[in-house]
Amino acid sequence: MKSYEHPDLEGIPLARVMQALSDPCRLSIMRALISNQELACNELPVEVAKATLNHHMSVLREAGLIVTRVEGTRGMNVVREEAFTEYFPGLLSLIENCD
Amino acid sequence: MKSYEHPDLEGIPLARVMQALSDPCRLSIMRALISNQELACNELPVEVAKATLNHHMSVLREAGLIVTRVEGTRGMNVVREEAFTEYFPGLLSLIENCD
DNA sequence: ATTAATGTTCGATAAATTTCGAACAAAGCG
DNA sequence: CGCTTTGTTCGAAATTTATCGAACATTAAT
Repeated sequence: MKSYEHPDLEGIPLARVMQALSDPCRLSIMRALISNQELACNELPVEVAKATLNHHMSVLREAGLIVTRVEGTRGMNVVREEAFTEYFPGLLSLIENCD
Repeated sequence: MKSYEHPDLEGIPLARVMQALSDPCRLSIMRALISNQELACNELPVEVAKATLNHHMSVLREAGLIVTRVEGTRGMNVVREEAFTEYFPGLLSLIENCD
């Protein structure tokens, strides 16, 4: 499997983060990761084709919101903590609690 | 001048709010309104055509983020307070402080 | 009544986004 | 080694978004 790139959080504008979170599917993914600590793409609560899911995960990863590590044939995903604690405080509880 | 419609905040999903804030131009507008309490479209710090600005203001209004009232030939805009205090707490300081 | 200021509406165009199927790649297992 | 599982990459199609100029509407000012 390919290994994943994770961007420097410094360079990520708020608009980009907002953009990543502007899709209901991606919000669901974030909420699942917030509750479950670590999930394979496989185990995420979405009903889209593999290619589509892959796209959504890329968007979230490139916005600095998740971290993915390789484990065998699977990609395991977690919330990227520093993004929420250091760079975008308040955002995580917004995702958790709103709507 | 036409009078403006403001949606019920109940029905606005977080994804929609995020979408509205996913554009740098609209983020600038929000920041200007946060600092200056009330501004005509005219006075906003953006460099786009009138039609484009009008579009951006509609997006923000329909996402429940601003309130516009008519004054003469002008539309005066303010931040929609309840949106941030009651529905999306933490969002305002995110816009203010991040990036 | 003209003119100026301000904003709206209407296409039109260009760009970005979402979505998918199909073909591929790599790891693990029988 | 073949097969399964999991994810990636590559187009392609459909949808949404951003942007603008031009024509219009409304209010205010001269």
